[in-house]
Amino acid sequence: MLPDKRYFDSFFKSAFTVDNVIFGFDEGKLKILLIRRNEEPYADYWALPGYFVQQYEDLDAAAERVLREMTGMENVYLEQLHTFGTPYRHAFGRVITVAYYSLVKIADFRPRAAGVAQDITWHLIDELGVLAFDHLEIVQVALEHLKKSIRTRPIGFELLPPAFTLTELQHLYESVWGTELEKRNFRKKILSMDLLRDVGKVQKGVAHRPAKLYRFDEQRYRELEKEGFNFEVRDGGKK
Amino acid sequence: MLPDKRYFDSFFKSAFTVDNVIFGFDEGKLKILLIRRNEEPYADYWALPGYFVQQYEDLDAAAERVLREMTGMENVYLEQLHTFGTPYRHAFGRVITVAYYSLVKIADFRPRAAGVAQDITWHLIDELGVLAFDHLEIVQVALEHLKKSIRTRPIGFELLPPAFTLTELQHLYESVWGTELEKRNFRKKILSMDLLRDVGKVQKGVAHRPAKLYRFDEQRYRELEKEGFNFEVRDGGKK
DNA sequence: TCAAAAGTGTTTAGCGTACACCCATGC
DNA sequence: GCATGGGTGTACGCTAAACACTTTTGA
Repeated sequence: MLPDKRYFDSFFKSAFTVDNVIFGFDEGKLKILLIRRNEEPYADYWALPGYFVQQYEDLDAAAERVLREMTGMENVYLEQLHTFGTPYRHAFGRVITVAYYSLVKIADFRPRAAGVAQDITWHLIDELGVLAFDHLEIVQVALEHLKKSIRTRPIGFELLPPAFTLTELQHLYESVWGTELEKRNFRKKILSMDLLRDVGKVQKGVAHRPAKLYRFDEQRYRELEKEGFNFEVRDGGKK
Repeated sequence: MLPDKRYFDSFFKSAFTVDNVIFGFDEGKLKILLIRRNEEPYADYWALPGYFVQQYEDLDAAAERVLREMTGMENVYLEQLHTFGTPYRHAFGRVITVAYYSLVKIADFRPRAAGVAQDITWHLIDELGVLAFDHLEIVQVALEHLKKSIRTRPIGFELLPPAFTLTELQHLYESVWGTELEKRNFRKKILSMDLLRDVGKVQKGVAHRPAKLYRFDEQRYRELEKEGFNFEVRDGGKK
């Protein structure tokens, strides 16, 4: 039984794209990076930075390339999230999109619009309005994923500057989960994990007692992980 | 700036498939369902039940259809797992595959090979040998996913018959995790969740004290979930 | 001296862990 | 009556949870 290659041709008429959900945290708020499209379909709409994958390009590599070409951002660690394939989600034909997401320190990058992007900015996660394609749904899936994974993996630190205060860390969790946490218990839990190092500095220019700055000890985390340690922060809920 | 539709044509030359990782549990062992292909590429190789998605077919629907057509299995709850898109993973052109997975009760189905499948059987998860395409990698990703999610979601019950003993449940966890659990603590933990109902029957025909049979109370789980209950079984490790 | 956030200690209750023995059945 | 797995109780230690006051700084 030899294959008839022509029979298969009918399947080779689709395209796929990658779309990147880039989370940042700034001024105590969770944000995502959006571009404004200058191309149909959805010209002038805000959208996730994403574009077509080339015919023999690896998916992960495509996500990196597209992000770099549209935003100028390099060395962003992208993780695959989910694939969206509703039949008529793109006006030009069958296009499925593989969504990726990443957590970045906003201060590390100065995104500049290029390619299909005429504009680019950080948007508050809860003020997105209408987005191109099914990108709002993609953002929602990414946010749900973030809520879960920030609980059991020490990924929140990727959103914070290299040195941060415990209150900033707490606000990050509160912002992602939309809840309030009890200060003493949060600090006790975090510090008891032995993953933060006092960098010996304090906040400057605040009109109150300045907070100590900490850094995340990634090497220590890797050691603990090998020993079977499980990172976990609970939404203990306040009251 | 109007789009030039012809410019985009170069992107519309790819295909995608769905591949299903179907887990079952039988004779105390974790298994997956494989078919033997009768079509190139990889004719005569064992493979996951999967095939091309039609041009305007929804991905989730395609996974269901393909599974039904190849195995006769209906009403299988499939969940999307991950998308695999290494450039030259398929000899006929660019094909990315969206992998789905499911947990089923082996006794509920009697799979029969059809379509591109010349044969179909359950395989022990740790005796798979060589599989078609990158299907071994897909199975590994699915297994890792199962190990994690069985811990925090009550999905193990989907692999067991409607009435099961606590020891069967424990063996299921041990088989998936490859560890041993402490009997008393496991039972205490499981029963304390108030999710199992004694069905009032016992095992028959065993050469020892017969074990009570339980069923999973799904309705109760939904209630608890709403109240913020988090299912969790730990790999307490024995000794 | 006031406002504003940082920082800390203690008590309580529940849960994970470790561990050893009796029970019911088939053969 | 013996082999086989089913089934249970308890003590200990840790940690999550709840809660209020003092400290440090800038304005």
